[in-house]
Amino acid sequence: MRITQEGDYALRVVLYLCNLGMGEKIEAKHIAVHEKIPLRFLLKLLRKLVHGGIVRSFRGVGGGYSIAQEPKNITLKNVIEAIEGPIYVNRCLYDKDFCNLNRTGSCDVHRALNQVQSNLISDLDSITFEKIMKNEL
Amino acid sequence: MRITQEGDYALRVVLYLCNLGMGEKIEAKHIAVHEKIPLRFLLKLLRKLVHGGIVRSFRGVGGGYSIAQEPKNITLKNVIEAIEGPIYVNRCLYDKDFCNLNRTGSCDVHRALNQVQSNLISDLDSITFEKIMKNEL
DNA sequence: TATAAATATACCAAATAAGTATACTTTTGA
DNA sequence: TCAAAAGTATACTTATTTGGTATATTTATA
Repeated sequence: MRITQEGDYALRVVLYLCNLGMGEKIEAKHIAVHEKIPLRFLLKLLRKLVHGGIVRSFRGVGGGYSIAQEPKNITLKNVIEAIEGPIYVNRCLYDKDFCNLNRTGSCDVHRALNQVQSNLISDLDSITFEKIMKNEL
Repeated sequence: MRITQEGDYALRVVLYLCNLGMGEKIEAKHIAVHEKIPLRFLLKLLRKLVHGGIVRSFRGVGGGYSIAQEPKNITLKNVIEAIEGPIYVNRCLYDKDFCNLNRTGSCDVHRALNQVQSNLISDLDSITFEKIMKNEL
């Protein structure tokens, strides 16, 4: 039931860029130092955030990264999904072929987990970076 | 944000034993066949459930396993914790030394995740096997 | 007391996550 | 116009976790 180290890094990077402000860009190496993230790993992670539309990148001399959306429109769910893909508590709930009992849909355990998962996802989606910045938790 | 395969197996095993009824015991190999779990792996997993007080074991000829508590007193959280240990969304929230920024307690991201985690845990703890059996979800 | 069960411990293999390396493209500005 | 400073793409390596197996031992019953 954990987010990965990469997901954790990503949340901190997004918060950092949010605090920097919408139009402001900054080079990856500064983020790496500030957040203590290995530079290469950070670059890879930033690309996922760019693909996810959460971060903008600027190439060339004087390039860097900036936040792509207003903090009120970015949620924990958005960031975690950009990094780790779809959120699911149990693989059965994502890949129907996975259940080795072929009980998908009728399995009582998975029905219960599905409920937990729904709550978790909506919870993650309710926490925006604006709330995090303003400490409105 | 996932439970492990072992955790999934365990939930099914506990449900199976619940359905069997409190006093009824059954050998591991029957559970293995019924739930399609590798026997050796199941045995290891059952020991964790025994240590967790969720399942009772009976050694010797005619031995086996039975549920140790009433289904209304066993929750998803109980089983998952017996198998996987304490539930935490982010390692920072469990091992304070882990945060590579030493921001524990003051880190905004982790404060947000802590909230998600609390909700998740209380959600898992609210679903008992009685509810699962009666389909009261 | 032989046998059928669980237990303990250690080991191995597969999958995933974390981190690194190399080569390339884009942009800017002297 | 081209050198340098940024990001991009892809592939690789290493570490950690998870899933599964093996061997030897203990316990309880018929």
